[in-house]
Amino acid sequence: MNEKYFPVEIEEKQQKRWAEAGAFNADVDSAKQKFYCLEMLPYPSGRIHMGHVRNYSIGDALSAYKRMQGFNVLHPIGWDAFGMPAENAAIKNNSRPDVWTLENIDSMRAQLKQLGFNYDWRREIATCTPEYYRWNQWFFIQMWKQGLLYRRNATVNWCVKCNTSLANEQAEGGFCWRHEDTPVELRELEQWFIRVTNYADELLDSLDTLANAWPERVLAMQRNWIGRSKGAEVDFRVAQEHAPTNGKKVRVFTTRVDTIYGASCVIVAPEHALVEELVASGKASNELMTFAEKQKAISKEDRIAEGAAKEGVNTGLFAENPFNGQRLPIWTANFVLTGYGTGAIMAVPAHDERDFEFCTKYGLPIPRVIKLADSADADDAPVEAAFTNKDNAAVVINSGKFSGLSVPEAIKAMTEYAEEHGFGEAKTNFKIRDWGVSRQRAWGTPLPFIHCPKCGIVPVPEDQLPVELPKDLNFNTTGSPLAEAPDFVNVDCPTCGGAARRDTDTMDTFVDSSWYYFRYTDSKNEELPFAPDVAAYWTPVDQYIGGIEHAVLHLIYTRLWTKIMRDLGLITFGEPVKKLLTQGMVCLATYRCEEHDWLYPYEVIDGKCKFCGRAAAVGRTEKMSKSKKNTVDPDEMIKIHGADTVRLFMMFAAPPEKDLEWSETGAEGASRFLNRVWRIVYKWHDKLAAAKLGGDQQSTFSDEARALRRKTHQTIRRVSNDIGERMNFNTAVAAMMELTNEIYAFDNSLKDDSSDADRFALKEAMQALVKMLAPFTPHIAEELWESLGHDEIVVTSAWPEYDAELAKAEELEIPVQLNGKLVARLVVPAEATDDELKAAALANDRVQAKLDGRQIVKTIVVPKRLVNLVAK
RNA sequence: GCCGGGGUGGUGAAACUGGUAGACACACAGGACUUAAAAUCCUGAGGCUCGCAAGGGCCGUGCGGGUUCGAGUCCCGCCCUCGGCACCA
Repeated sequence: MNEKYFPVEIEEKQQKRWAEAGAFNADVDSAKQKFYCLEMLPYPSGRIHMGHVRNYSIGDALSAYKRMQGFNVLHPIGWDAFGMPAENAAIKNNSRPDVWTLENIDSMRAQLKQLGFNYDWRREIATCTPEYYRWNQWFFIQMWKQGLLYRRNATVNWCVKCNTSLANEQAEGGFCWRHEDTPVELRELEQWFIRVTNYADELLDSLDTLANAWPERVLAMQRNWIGRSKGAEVDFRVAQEHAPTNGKKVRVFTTRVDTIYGASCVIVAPEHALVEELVASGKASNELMTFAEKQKAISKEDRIAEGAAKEGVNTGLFAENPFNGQRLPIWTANFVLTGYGTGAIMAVPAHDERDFEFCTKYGLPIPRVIKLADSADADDAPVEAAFTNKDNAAVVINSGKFSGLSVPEAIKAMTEYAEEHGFGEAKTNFKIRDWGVSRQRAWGTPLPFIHCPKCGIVPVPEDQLPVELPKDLNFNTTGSPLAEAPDFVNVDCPTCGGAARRDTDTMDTFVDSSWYYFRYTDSKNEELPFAPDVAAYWTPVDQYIGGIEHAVLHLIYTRLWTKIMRDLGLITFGEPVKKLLTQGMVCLATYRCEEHDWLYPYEVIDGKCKFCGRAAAVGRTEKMSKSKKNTVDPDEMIKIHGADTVRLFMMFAAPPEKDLEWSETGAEGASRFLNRVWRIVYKWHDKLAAAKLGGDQQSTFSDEARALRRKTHQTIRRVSNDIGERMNFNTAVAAMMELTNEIYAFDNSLKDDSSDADRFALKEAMQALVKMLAPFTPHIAEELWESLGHDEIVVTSAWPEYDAELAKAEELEIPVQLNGKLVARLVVPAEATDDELKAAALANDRVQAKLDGRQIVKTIVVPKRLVNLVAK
């Protein structure tokens, strides 16, 4: 053992030892309980960043802990290797995306290995390899057979920078998820879709089973995104005098059918068929035509953007309210959207804020049909503002035979009435759409389908999978490189043998990550994506750890995919992830000066820019990102401090779900702690390696030694609980620091010639400390374990157990309160009874002085915790 | 507007079930060691205040109420802040 702690040296050494021993390899073992710990797989951008380090340090600590607890731990890693940056690099450098990607994987793999993470590297996957993506293709063919995959013409979100279409989830708010400054365009294209809507109800309902196991905000975001809305569709008939639309039905969707007697008009979207027909037949007014044309040219986001005024035009048509026969004008308006519901609504201004605003603006009537049951208002009192209460306290009025029912009762009764009379039905709408999975790019999984002029769409026979990407594509093209590769495109139809064309779309890369962790369980399987019995042992994932940014992308897709795999008979459950942890971001305080824009904290000296001396303004603490130039390179930190220190700081500085501010002095503190541990172990390791452990030496222990043993066992209890139950790694580290401080105090209290009992207590404390450090700082733990005389590998050794007897305090400090305010602290034997506590409290001088002769009316004793005297 | 987090020293944070608020660390100050510095080891510290000192008093977890013997923690009403959704009928 070296006198000084040289992290880089021992880190290399121990990494080699683990690799040679295959320490982290795990295989199916039905005799052992499994634990599947998973972190979101990285995109191989080229370099690991601090966010990765944090994410993987958390997963690594948990896996190591569980492994030491005796679980059969699966802890794999791989690469989400398809995607745009590789293709852009290929265009820019006139090179190949596969070469770029594989090089990046190589350098990032080396970085991960340098950090000493306990992965089973045998299971590594890269989603861009044919061995992986052939199963994407296999899944698509199964889904095609089940009718879960289909093709249709659709208006899609198109990003001009990506040069491809995007899923709705990737175009939130009208901007590309990868180019947040680029508004998406709408294009009409034939596209592949996965039928998410088949699973919409289940995706929503089974979120309830994840309560308390997934963060509430993720569940809330998913509920919001799925957006289920229960209501009814009702047909309004267009009045007879209006050719050519006379007698046609306008179907509206409403969640408030109970308010239908209060409808004052019907409003259709500018794209609605009714408007189109009016325009086509020449019966539309000039005003209507201009309005419809104008609205259609504006994107949905702009049309409904905040602050956009409600605008509408009367079509001149009338519709008949099916409940009371009332004639209602039909309008068209900008805020009614064609993509949701039926593209038509009934406007009930008295009970909907939006309708109130619209009808007020255009002078339409505002009849009241709902009021509070106990309201004194007259039923025909004028409406000042939309009244939207819809619970049992609200009742229907002015609504024929439905008057007097509560809102929930009326919704039920009126929906049934509409169904009985054939002009409406109950209907549930969702905001979530089918998943558009087509991409017009070349660095992705090819769709395994062939378009035959005779046979239509024909799946590639499964024994011909994978459909491989050509390696020699020309990327300097405006269209899809795959579409311009004749050898790829031109094929014979598998059914009729005639000339046919291969589909040239590739899959959304979120397909790859929807099931990758099932592949880890059986990553070399050549018959199936994974063997069901192998996956049945390892899955579902026990703990998933990743960033919040995937709350509605990856985490919805993978839940969907799991349900599809269940329905294909591959697995037996529908929720893939038992527990989810969304770790916070890694941030850095930022500063700016006029001349040098962004500054690192260490470039600011006494509030002044280090380069030019100008005053530096304190900026916000912001997420590390390349564009903000406020990143800290993990490699450099490892070079300076060692991997263990970097990892320890990240675990200590904040609880995992909170944002963490990178601090150079904080990292130095973590390094100081490890050096402190090193020094005390170095001081003793020769003497302790020979010291005997075991046997009952209780009677010979000094007070100091007994105190140290107590701290040791208390710390084991605390750290086990902090990691295993609460996932509060920061407090686990704090507890280990306390134990270290206690070891130093004990060392200082020792005479030169320490007794066997003292050595026993020291060795017990140091061994427990080293073992508990293993999940956080595995390299130094390993090195110290060796120095204490062990051949075994510590990171796979058994987790220490605490002895409840030894952890028990011998004396307690009991606070005494007078009327709830602290007046004294008593030191009493741990076994003191409640009566003894009370007596000791009353005997206390300070208590008596504070009491000042007052009468005690009540005494509360919380056993072993506190005494509270209530005095008048 | 709706939904979900937060608000505790100079700083990052602890306080697990309602029971000693501020563990642990950073920064800071003092002492020891040293020719000196660094490193290390030890000690101190929420704020205000009285006292030469030992020691005492008051205040203190965003604000205002409430429940309780006792509230950072529970309840009611606000304020601020971060994140998500938002004319979805």
